Amino acid sequence: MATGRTHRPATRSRGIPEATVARLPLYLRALTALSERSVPTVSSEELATAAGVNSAKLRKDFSYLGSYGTRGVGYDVEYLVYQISRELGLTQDWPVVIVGIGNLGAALANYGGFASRGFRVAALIDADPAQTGKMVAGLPVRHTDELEDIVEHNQVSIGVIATPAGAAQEVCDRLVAAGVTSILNFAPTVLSVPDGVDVRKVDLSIELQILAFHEQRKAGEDLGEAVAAARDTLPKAVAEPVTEPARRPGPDGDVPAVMPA
Amino acid sequence: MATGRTHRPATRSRGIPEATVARLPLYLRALTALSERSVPTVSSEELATAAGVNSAKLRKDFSYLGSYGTRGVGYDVEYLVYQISRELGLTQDWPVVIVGIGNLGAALANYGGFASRGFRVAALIDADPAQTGKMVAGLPVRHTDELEDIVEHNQVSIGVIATPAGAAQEVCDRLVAAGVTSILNFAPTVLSVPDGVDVRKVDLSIELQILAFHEQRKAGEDLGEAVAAARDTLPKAVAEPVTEPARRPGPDGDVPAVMPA
DNA sequence: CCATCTTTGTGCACGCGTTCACAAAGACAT
DNA sequence: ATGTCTTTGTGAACGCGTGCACAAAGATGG
Repeated sequence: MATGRTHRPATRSRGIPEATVARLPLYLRALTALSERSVPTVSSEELATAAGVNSAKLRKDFSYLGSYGTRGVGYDVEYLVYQISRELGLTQDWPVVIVGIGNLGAALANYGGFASRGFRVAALIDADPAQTGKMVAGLPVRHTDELEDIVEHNQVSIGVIATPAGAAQEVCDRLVAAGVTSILNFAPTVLSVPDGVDVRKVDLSIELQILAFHEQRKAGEDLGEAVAAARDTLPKAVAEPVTEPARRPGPDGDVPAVMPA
Repeated sequence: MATGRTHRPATRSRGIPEATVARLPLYLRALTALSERSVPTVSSEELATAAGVNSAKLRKDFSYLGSYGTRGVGYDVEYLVYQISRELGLTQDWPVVIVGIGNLGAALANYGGFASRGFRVAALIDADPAQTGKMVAGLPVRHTDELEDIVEHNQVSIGVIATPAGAAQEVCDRLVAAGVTSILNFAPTVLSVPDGVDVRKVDLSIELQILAFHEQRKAGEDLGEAVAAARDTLPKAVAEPVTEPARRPGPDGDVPAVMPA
C-alpha cells in the first residue's frame, strides 16, 4: 500500500509480519468489546470468530508478540488489550493534522474512532481563506500558511491528506518538510515521498471498482458463462480502439474512464 | 478483506489474481490522466512509475488480461483504458445506495469519484426521521423504511454502509435480503453475510493504527534500540495485568483501548 | 498424584504474489 | 532486406502468508 520504497527490510528488530500488524487493530477491537462486557478470558476460537479470521492465524499472530495465552484456558482479555495497544503504539498520544476540510475532512475530524485510540486531532487545515476560523468538530479551521508552524509546534508526525487530487502532492511535500513521517492519503493520487516516510492510502472509488469486478463476474456466471466465453475470443489489439473512445471530464480532478457498452 | 468464506476458488473462468484486480483501478487512473493529456502510447516503465508500482508487476498484470501491448513501442493508452474499464465492469451502470447519512455518508454522496466511474448513487438512506427529505448532494434523504423498495425498484446490487457500528449488521442483513450482493462497509464491525455476498471494508482508524505502529518503530530505532531491547525482556504474562487496566468508553459505539504509558 | 481434557504454540507444507532475467517480437534506420 | 534497438511477455526462483495438524502445557477432577 505504501508508496515508499521497500518496506523496511532492514533493522526489523522484532520482525512482526506486516500482515499481522494489519490485523492487530481488528483483534484489539474485538477484545475491547469483550472487555466492555467484562469477559475475563477468551479462547482463540471465540476471538477469531469475533474478529472474522481463522483461529490458527490468530494464534500465530499472537505468537509473534509473545506467549500471552494459557493452555487449556485461553487469553486474558485485559492483559491482551494492553499488550496489543502497547505494540501498536497506542499507549502514547499521537497528534494528527488533517489537511483539506471538505466533506471528507470534516467527516474525519468528527470521527470518534480517532480520539478514542490515542489519536488527537491537533489541527484542521484548509487552503480556502473563506473556511479559515470556521469551527469544525470543536476546532477552528486554520489556513495552509500556518501548516509548518502547526506541525513543528505540536510535534506532529502523522498527517492526513483529504484535499483534492491536485493539491495532494504539494501538501504532502510541505508536511514532510515540516517533519511529518507518516501520511494517510485520501486523495486519489500516487504520492512520492522520500525514504523513511510511510504512506498509506485509502481510495473509496477503488474499493467500489473491485466490488464491481466481482459483481460483474457473478452476473456473468449466472448467465451461463456464454457471455464470458464470447468475450474471451475478442479480436486482438488493433492499434486503434474499435468502439468509440468517448470520455467526459470528471469533477474530482481525476478523469473517468466510462464507455457505453 | 472480505468476510465471506473462501474467495471463490471455484469457477474462476478467466482467473485474474485478486492482487491484480486490486491494482487495475490504479492503472486505470494513471491511464486516464495520460489520455487527458492526449498521450498516444506509454511504456510499461512509464506507466508503472505513474501508478507507483514495479514495471515487471505491471506487465504481468496486463498479461492476465491479454496481449495488449506492442513490443518496442508500449501500450496504446486509449485501447488499454477501454480494456481495463471493461474488465472491471465499468462499462455498465452500477446503481448504489448509501445507508447512513452522517458526516461520512454525506462526504461519500458528494464524492465525485463515484459518478465519474459508472457508479450512480440511486438513493441516500438514513434511519433518523429528522433527516428524511433533507437534500444531500442533490438527492433527498430517504427513510430506512423504504430500503427494500429502493433496492428492489432500482435493481441495486451494491450497497455502502456508513452507519454507526451498532446499526451496521442489521442494515447489512436488510440490504442482502433485498438483493444486494456487494457491500462496502465503513462501520467498524465485522459483518457476517451469506455465501455469495462480497464485503469489503474500509476502516479509517485501522489505517492510522498501522501508521502508528511503524511510527513507533521509527522512534524506537532513533533512540538507539535501547528502549526496544528493554521491552523485549518484559516479564512474561502474570495472569493479571501489572499496570493499571484503566479504560474509558469511546464515543463511537466502539471501545477504545488506550492505556497511559 | 495421576489421568483426562482443553487449548495454546508451532513445525511443516502449500499456494499466491513478487521479482528477476531473458528470449521473442516488432519498430525503425540504413 | 537486414541489422539494431527497444520493449513486451513470461518462465522460473524466491519469499511471504495461510492453514493443517499435532505435540506440549496446563487446568481440572477424582
